[in-house]
Amino acid sequence: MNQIKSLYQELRKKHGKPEGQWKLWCKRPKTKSEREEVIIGAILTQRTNWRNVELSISNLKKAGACSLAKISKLGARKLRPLVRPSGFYKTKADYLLGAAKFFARKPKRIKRGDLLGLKGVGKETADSILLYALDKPIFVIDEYTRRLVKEKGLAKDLSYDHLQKLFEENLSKKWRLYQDFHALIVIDAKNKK
DNA sequence: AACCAGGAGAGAG
DNA sequence: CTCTCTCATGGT
Repeated sequence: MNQIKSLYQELRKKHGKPEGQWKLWCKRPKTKSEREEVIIGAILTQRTNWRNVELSISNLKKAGACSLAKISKLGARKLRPLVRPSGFYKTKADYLLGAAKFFARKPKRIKRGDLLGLKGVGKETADSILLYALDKPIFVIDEYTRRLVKEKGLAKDLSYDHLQKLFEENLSKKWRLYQDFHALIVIDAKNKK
């Protein structure tokens, strides 16, 4: 067994299954609206803690607009105050509208490159959407992953692409495993503090 | 009351 | 390609 798999076993042993804490993101199967909530959350959580994202999601739900179609109809002016708690509310409102427009065309095969073409969607957000909303076996790399790899001395190159390759090449290509593993990394990081 | 929280775009060098 | 600045709120 390689070091990456061992790391997963270690985190699994320490924290159990992640769906206790990541109720939505590690849930399966997900309904269509749950998948959309993951997409919305993935964009809103950029450079913001999850608590504030939940406040925004809550606002959207109260406004009956926690879906991509509803968001489109809302428009920027009405959307901004709802997503304000998660910060960067003007830009994030635009990001959500862009994403909503993209998914409204119901693309059959959603490619990573298409997501990366959206404003406000970089590698981490694109991969989070692919993995957690669309169940694609793509490993998400974030600051927590980077810190953990550095701490464990598992790699010298900490760039996104290299770390993603490191995880994907050392694990069986299963989205359930990727979802749980990444969630456990975040849970573990937060647990340390 | 400074500092951080599950980034990404735009511009500069 | 690698910095650096900007976007901005809410909790501690």
